[in-house]
Amino acid sequence: MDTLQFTKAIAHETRQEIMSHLCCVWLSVNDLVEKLGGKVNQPTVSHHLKILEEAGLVHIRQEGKYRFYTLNQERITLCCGMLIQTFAPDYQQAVIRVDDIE
Amino acid sequence: MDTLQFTKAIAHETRQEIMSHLCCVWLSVNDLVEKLGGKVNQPTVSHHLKILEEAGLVHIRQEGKYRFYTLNQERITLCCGMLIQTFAPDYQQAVIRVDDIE
DNA sequence: TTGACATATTGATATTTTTCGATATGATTA
DNA sequence: TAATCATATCGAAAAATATCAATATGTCAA
Repeated sequence: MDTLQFTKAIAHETRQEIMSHLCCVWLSVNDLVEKLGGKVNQPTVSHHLKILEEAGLVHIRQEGKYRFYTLNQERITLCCGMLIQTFAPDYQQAVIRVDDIE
Repeated sequence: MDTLQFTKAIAHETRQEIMSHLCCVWLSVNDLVEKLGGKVNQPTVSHHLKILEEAGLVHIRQEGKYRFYTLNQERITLCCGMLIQTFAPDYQQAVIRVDDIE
């Protein structure tokens, strides 16, 4: 788990779009292809999902012939914390689950 | 100031090395070339610095014929916060200056 | 089984990014 | 002013990444 893999994984317009669609939502690959509105085709979406998967940024649930993806928000938060620790050590962050305080 | 420019700016091994060297320290371009130990040459370092500059991630101070660079830690912290807000909204972060609490 | 559908993989091409040598710019000193 | 040094920019080549069409794999239902 390093900052380089994390940043490379998310440093792409289409992947960030995919991530937005997967935020708090489970979607299949074809759902995503549709949401992206013809911008890219199915193999390309699969390719991007794989990169996100390898970086640990998505949860995956297989259901029949479908694979559902959703964002791993905890991991994203951790990686961002790591970035701050590495490149902004004079700042300190506390990451708090909203659930824990409300 | 968007998440895409930020992530693209930092998603490169050499640039992350440069950022590490510039963390809490002011260095000239040639200082950096040396610190990188022959990995890349001066025009390449200048190129990477420009990308960091365009993303607002460095402070620059001209001193005679030298240009000194250092990391803009506050900006980095803000961008990471933006990432969390965008891609991990179920987590909430508080970013606190160490100076303010010690 | 077979057929149909969802997703992954492959291999080739296209695009983007990085890198370097050469050179330009800008500042300082002789 | 000329010479020197630090850094930036340019243009071409190299490397890395993204994209797509074709096809393989894997799952379900008939």
